[in-house]
Amino acid sequence: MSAPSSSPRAESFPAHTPAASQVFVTALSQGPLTRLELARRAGLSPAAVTKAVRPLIEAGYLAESADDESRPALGRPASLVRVDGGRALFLGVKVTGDEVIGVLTDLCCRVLVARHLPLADRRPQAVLATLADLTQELLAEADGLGVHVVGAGVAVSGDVDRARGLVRYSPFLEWREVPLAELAAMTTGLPVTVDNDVRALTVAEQWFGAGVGLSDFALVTVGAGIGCGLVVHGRVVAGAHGVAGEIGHVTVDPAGPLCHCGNRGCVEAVAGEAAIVDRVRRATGTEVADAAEAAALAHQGVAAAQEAYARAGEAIGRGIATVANLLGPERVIISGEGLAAYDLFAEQIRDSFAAAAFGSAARCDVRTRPLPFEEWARGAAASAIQSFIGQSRNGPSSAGPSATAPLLAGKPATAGGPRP
Amino acid sequence: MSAPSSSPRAESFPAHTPAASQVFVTALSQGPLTRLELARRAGLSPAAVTKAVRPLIEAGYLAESADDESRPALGRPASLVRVDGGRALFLGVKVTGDEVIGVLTDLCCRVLVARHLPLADRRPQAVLATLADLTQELLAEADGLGVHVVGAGVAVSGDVDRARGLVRYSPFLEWREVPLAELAAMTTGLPVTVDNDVRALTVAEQWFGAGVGLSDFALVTVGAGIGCGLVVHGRVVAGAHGVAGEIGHVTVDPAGPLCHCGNRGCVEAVAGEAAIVDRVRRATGTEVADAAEAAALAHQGVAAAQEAYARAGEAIGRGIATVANLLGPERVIISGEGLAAYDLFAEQIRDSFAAAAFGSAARCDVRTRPLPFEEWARGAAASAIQSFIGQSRNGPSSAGPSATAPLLAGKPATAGGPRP
DNA sequence: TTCTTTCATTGACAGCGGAAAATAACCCGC
DNA sequence: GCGGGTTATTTTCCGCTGTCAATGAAAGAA
Repeated sequence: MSAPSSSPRAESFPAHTPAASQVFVTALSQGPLTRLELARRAGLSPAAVTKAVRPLIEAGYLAESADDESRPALGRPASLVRVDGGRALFLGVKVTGDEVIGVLTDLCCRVLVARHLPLADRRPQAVLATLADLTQELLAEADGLGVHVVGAGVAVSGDVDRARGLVRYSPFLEWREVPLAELAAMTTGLPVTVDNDVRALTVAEQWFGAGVGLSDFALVTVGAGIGCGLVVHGRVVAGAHGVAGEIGHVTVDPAGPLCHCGNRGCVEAVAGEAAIVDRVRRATGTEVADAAEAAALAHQGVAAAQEAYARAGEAIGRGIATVANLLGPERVIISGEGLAAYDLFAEQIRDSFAAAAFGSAARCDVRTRPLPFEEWARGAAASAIQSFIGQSRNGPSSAGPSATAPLLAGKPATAGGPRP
Repeated sequence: MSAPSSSPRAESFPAHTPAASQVFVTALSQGPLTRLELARRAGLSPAAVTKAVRPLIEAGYLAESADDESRPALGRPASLVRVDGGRALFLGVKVTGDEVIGVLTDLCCRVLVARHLPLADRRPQAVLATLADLTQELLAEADGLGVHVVGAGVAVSGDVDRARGLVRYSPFLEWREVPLAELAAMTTGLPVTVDNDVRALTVAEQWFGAGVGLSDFALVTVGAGIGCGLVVHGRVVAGAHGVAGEIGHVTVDPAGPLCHCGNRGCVEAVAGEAAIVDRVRRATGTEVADAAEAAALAHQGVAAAQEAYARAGEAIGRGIATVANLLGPERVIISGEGLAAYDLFAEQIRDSFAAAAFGSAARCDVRTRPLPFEEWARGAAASAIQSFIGQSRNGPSSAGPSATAPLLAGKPATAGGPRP
C-alpha cells in the first residue's frame, strides 16, 4: 500500500568481487584504516586494495579522511579510508510478542532514530500493519535527512530461513511458514531481509561489536530466554534444520525444574526470567511481578532472591562452559536485558564456567556487554546491511541437487621432509 | 637414522588452484564421477573441470575408467574420472598409551597393511624409536609394491597444533610442547603431519566415511573416552585454544560420579569404559577386568551391568542432543570401540537424544558406524593425504599480526523490492 | 635542495574460470 | 552404412582479477 517517499528503486552496491567485499567489510568493522593496513587485514595486496577502494569512493560508500594524528613523522603520511555512514540508511525491526521496535541506522549501523509500537494482535496481518506504521514513521524521519533508505531487516525469534525470507515457525508469534520478507517488502516498498533475532544480533556483534576481528566467538543473550549465536570459521552458524545455538535448552540438571520444552533443568528453566521470578515467588510466598522486582528483592538482601540469581548464574556459566568445551571460541560475549542484574550472578557465572570448562577451554575470554533493548532492532539493521553489501554474491541459493560445502580444510601444514 | 628405501624427495601435487583442489577432493571422496557431475558438485563449469583434470591425469593422480554400466543409451557415453589410489602411498600412525598402530594406505585411504607395536615407555624418545621401527616395517611392505610413500600422519590425543606439528599437551603420554612433526620427519625421512586423533578421524569420515558431502556433521567416538569431532561450514573445528569437541566433559548430571577432570557427571564419567566397568564392579561386588567383561555380564542378563550401560546410553544421548541443539548438524555419526556393546545402549541413546533435542534439532540423522580400531591410524593417514593434496595452498601459517577470518557470511538473500 | 622513508598508484601481465561453439561418441531408424 | 538426435567433453576465445615491479607522492631530515 504505502508508497515510500524515498527511493523506490533498489540501489546497487559496487562491490562485485570477493576482494572488494572483503575490503569494504574490513573498513566497515575495523574503523578507518590506511590502505596498507586494509590490505594486510583483508589478506590482499596493496594494489588490489587501491583498485577495490576506488569505485567504492566514487560511489560514495567509502571516504578518505586526509589526516591522521598518529603519524610517525617519517615518510608519506597515510590517508585513512572509512565507510561513509551517511551514504545510505537502513531500517531494523525487531518483532516481539507484545511490541515492535524499529530503528533507523546509517550504513555504519549507528542508530539515528528508535521507535516502539505496541502490538496487540500477533497474527501476520496485524503485525504487518504495525510494521507498516513503524516503517512510515522511520521513513519520514529519514526523509528529513535527505538520504535514501535502501533496505530493511526484520528480526524474529524462532526458526527463520533467511535465504528465503521465510518464518518457518515462531513459537512466540505462533506463526508457521509465513513468507515475511515478501510480505514486508510489499508493505514497506523496500528490499527486506528476515532473520532469526539472535543470529541478527550476532552479525551486529561480529561487525560492530565485541566480535570484531574474531573468527570464532559466541554471543549469549540473557533475558526472558537464554539464547546463543555462534560464529565459527568466521560465519554465523545457522543449523541444518533451522536450530542452532539453543544454549537455553542445554540440560544443566536432570533433576531441575521443568522447562516449557518438556525437559527438566534446561538453562532457560533455571536462568530465564520467568524461572527466576517463579522461584522467588515460591520461596518468599510474596507476589513478584517481574524480573525487575525479583532483582530488587535480591538487592534488598532477600536471601531467597539472591539464591535464585545464584542458581541462574551457575546454570548460565555451565551453559557457556559447554559451548566453550565443544567449540573452543576465542570469546564469549554475554549480553541481553538480563545483564541489568548482572551483579547478582556475575560471580556464579564466572565460577561455574571456570569449574566446568575443560583444560584450556577456560582460557576463553568471557566478557559482558550491556546493550539497550533496541540493540535487537539494530541487529536486524545489521542483517539488512549484510544483505545490501553482499547482494551481488548470492550463491546458487537452493539450486543444484547437491549443494556441497567447501571440502578443503584450513591450513594443512607439514614439517619438512628429509634432507639427505 | 633410517634412510627410507623409497623416495627421499617430497613429490609435488599438481593442483595449485582452489578449483583444481576442489575437483580432486570431490573425485576422491565422491567416488568415480563423470566430468559433468564433477563440475556440478564442485560448483564449476565443465570446461574448468576438463582443465583441472588434465594435469592430474598426466601426473597419474587421476585416471579414467572408460566404461559405465548405467549408460542411458542415448548420447555420448560419459567417462568416469577417479582417483588412482595406487599412485601414492601414505602412512598413518596412531599413538596410544600402550601401543603404536600403523597403517599403510593408498591415496584413496584404503588400508593395505596394518601393524601394531607395543609401547613400554611413553617418553618422546621411546615413542619415536617405536615409531621408527613401525615405519621401517611399513616402508618395507611399500617397497614390495613399488610405489612411493609420500607422507605420514601421526595422530595423538590431546592438544595438538597441526599447523606447527606440535603436541602442546597430551595427558595420555604426559607430553608437553613436543615438536613431533619435526622429530618424526627426521626419523622416518618423510614429511609428517601431526594432528589430534579425533580431528584426524573426523577428516577421514568427512572424505571417506559417513560425512561425505555434508558441510555440518559431528563424529562421536565412544570408547575409553568419549570424543567428538565437529565439521562446521565444511571445515573441522579446531578451537581457539586447542580444545574443541570435548563432548566427554559436557555435564549431564551435576550430582553424578566424579570425573578425572574434577567435575561431576561428565558424559565420560558416566559412559567412558572405566566408568562402566567401575559401576558394574561396585554394583555386583565382583571383579570386572575390562569393558568386554562388563558387556558380557550385561549380555548374560546381569541387571546391574545392564543398568550401567543404560546410564551410559542416556549420557551419550544427552551429549549428542547438546551438540545438536548448539550446532544443528545434519548428521551425528557414532563410532568407536564402544560400539561393540552398542546393542546394550542403543535404545537409551536414541530415547534420551530424542527427549533432549530441542524442536527440529531432533530431525538430525543420528547413525552408528562400527569401525575397527585401526581406523584411528587410518585417520592419521587421511590427515597426511590432506596435507599432501593441500600442500601448495598453505596460507600465511602464522604470519601477519591480524590473521582475521572471512568476514562475509554465506548467502545473504533478500526478497524482492518494490515493483512500481 | 636533495635524500630518505613510507604510502599509494600505475601499467604490464599471467592465469583462472566462464560462455559458447565445436567436436566426439554413441544409439537409432532407415 | 548414413544421417539425425542426444549427451559428454573439449576447444577457443575473452573478460577479469589480483600480483609484480616500478613509479609517483608527500612528508621530514640533512
